[in-house]
Amino acid sequence: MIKKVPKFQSSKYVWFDLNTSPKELRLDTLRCGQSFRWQSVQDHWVCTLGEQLYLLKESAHSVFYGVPEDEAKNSKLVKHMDQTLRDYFQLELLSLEKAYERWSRLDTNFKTKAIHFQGIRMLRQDPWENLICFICSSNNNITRISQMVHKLCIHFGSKIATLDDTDYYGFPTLASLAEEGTESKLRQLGFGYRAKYIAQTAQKIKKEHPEQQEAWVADLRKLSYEETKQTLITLPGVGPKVADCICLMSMDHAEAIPVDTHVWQIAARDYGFGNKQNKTLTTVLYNQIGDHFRTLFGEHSGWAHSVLFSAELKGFEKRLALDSIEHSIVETPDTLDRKKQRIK
DNA sequence: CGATTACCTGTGGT
DNA sequence: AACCACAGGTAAT
Repeated sequence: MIKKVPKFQSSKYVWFDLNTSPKELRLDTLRCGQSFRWQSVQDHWVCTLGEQLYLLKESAHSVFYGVPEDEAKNSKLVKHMDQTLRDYFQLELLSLEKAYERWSRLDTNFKTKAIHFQGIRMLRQDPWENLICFICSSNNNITRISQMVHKLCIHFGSKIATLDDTDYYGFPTLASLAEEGTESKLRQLGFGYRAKYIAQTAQKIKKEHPEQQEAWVADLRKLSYEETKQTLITLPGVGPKVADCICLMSMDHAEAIPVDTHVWQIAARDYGFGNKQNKTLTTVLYNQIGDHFRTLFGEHSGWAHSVLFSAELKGFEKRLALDSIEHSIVETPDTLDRKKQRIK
């Protein structure tokens, strides 16, 4: 008996050009703590968006998306995928290259960091998915958050495609997470105290907005930044920081500045916000830090903040060190190699 | 309003 | 090998 699941071979893909450039978009964007769902498979990236599996890869000049060979002539599908990705990466919203230039003029610290982190855009994520994923993120590390989100999809989502013997699932619906038993199931899966938050948030929205459910979350896009943030905070497991993440990453509020432990560290170390040691991040301080970056960077300040944040991430600090060696002219090839070895 | 504490779990460092 | 700090915080007191 053969399973009737579409089986794709990575070699049998036709690659379409998203027609962008590294200064506008680099796929590092997929691993800098915005989405926890993209998987890095060999030289490309895989994730489901909506009901469709997306494969991405980048060259030195642009980004490409893969369409199964037997569907590549379905121009309606290709057009839909193209449109979905342009919206997801917000390619039409602003020129990142020009924004980087502006932020670099305004702030020398940004300029220093940005050289090593080109093409980091803000993704425009699905609001419901974004909400649940960032409830998972509280007091947690990116590795485990990614594993948890993956488990959410496997255990509560539906299978969308199989590629090279790996199954890919969509993000679970609100209804599926609002079901009885979700909390204990999530507890068993290692979600800890976030299990209750997820179950309660799903149940609360289902109960208060039975006709809309996920659409209710998406419709928050119609509200102002402050209204959206305050509404989100009423949900279990959503505080100021998580609410700001959602405002920035899926609610079109580019002025939202999530202040987490890293951003606080940056503010304290590079922007004169005193010493992080022996101090608590009060509501007032949280807002002061946000206001500082909003004033400093102006339009789309949340995007600039995200570049600084990326430079702070564990997985990226190595590259920053490597890059700074590469760019240094005084190094002889010999000492250059030795320094690289030391970093690895 | 500010400060403190409990809350789950896995990982990486000593 | 056991131990400990920490991770994109939130809620309760």
